Amino acid sequence: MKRTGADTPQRILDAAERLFARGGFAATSLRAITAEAGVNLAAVNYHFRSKEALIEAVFARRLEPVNRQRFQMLEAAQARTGRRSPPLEAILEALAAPALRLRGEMTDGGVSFQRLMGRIFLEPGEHAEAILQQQLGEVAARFRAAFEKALPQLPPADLYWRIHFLVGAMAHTLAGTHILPHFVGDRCDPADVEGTIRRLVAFLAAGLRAPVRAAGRKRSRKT
Amino acid sequence: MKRTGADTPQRILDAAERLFARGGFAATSLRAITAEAGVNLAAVNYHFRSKEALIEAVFARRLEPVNRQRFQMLEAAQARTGRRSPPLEAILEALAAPALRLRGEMTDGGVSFQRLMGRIFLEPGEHAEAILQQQLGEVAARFRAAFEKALPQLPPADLYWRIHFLVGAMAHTLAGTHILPHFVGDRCDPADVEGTIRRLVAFLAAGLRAPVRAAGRKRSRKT
DNA sequence: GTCTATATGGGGATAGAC
DNA sequence: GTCTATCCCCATATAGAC
Repeated sequence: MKRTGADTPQRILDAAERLFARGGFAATSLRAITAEAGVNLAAVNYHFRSKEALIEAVFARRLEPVNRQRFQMLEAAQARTGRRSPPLEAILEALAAPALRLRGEMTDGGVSFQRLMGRIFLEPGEHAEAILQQQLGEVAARFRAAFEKALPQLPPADLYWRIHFLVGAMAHTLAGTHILPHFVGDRCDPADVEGTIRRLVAFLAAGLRAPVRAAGRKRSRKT
Repeated sequence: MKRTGADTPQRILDAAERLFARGGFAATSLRAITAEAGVNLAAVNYHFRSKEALIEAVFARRLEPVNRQRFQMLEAAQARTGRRSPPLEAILEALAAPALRLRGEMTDGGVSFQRLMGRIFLEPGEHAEAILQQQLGEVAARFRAAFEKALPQLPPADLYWRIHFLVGAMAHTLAGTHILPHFVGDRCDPADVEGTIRRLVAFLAAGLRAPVRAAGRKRSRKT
């Protein structure tokens, strides 16, 4: 323990990721993080400026490669179909797979960060929204455009709502908070990353393609 | 201000709901809650036992009527179809509408509580999971059974995952955290409760009905 | 870069007067 | 039921020795 090597920032990031995922940002103290990391309390404020800056660093470390891969997959899919839009499934896989595959690529950091990433969508507060906007703004813009092209007949309001539902399903899957817990392991396996991706993509593609109620006919709200 | 009437517990619940929704549980202090409510700090520990008990009370107050209504709507739909299963759309509406309609029924408590309810699904920690299990355990069990009956051909693992995605989309919609913020109000209106319900139900019904890849054919993971 | 020690403030909870 | 005052603990952040 307590190797004084130069990997202290790494160790802090790993511990912070793990504990933030378990307990949330506000409830996780720097003391707990430094204890878990086996480093001194003051090291956090030396290597990072503050707790808030540490949170941002935790996200940036993982999200930047994930987003690069998302864009690569999206562009590859677009290149395959030329001027036509790629199939919905390819767009959805480009969006979901890089994040979900984190689970397999790291010992346990992947799982922790997935929970974090899922949670940031529902986390309140200012820095959460800043991180979202800063790290995911371009992702949102480019994938929204891709969906719009793939579903040209869909009214903008419906497209927006469906993207909203899609984000919710993805975030919840990343977060890994399973209701019906007696089910997990019994009839389904969250560690089956590729199966999860396949099922998520199929579900979302069908939802995005759902028929739209004729625009003129407004429901009367009573029955 | 500071009316010493017997409605102090009410005032505390209202303030707590509002502030918890805005800032989360851990980051919201009892001092802030009592200040917002215009009551004394000690009143919280007098009327409720502790902060944790206050959180549970906040959820119980709204969730109990919502869940009653969910069961009523589910049973009404089942009564209409006799031994056959109700259409997916009716089940989904029974699950989603009572919660989403909270927005219209209260001045602003509805919006606050919706955010809370959406967030509890991703909130970490012990009491969050306890509340989830205790308040939503029966809801999960009965609606899962309804979905199972409505989709008898769906393998259990796929059914589980689809319910999981469904919960994520619902929670995110309740939480009301809109990505692509330049869209809201521009092309879509979160205050249109019935429109939101209609779109959510259509999206989820299509996702639940998505075709399942033939069981025997396992994808080789390499393209 | 790392550590000890501490400054400074805020948290939940309670005792006891009214 | 309500309030003041306070106990006791823990938080983030920093100063300054090593």
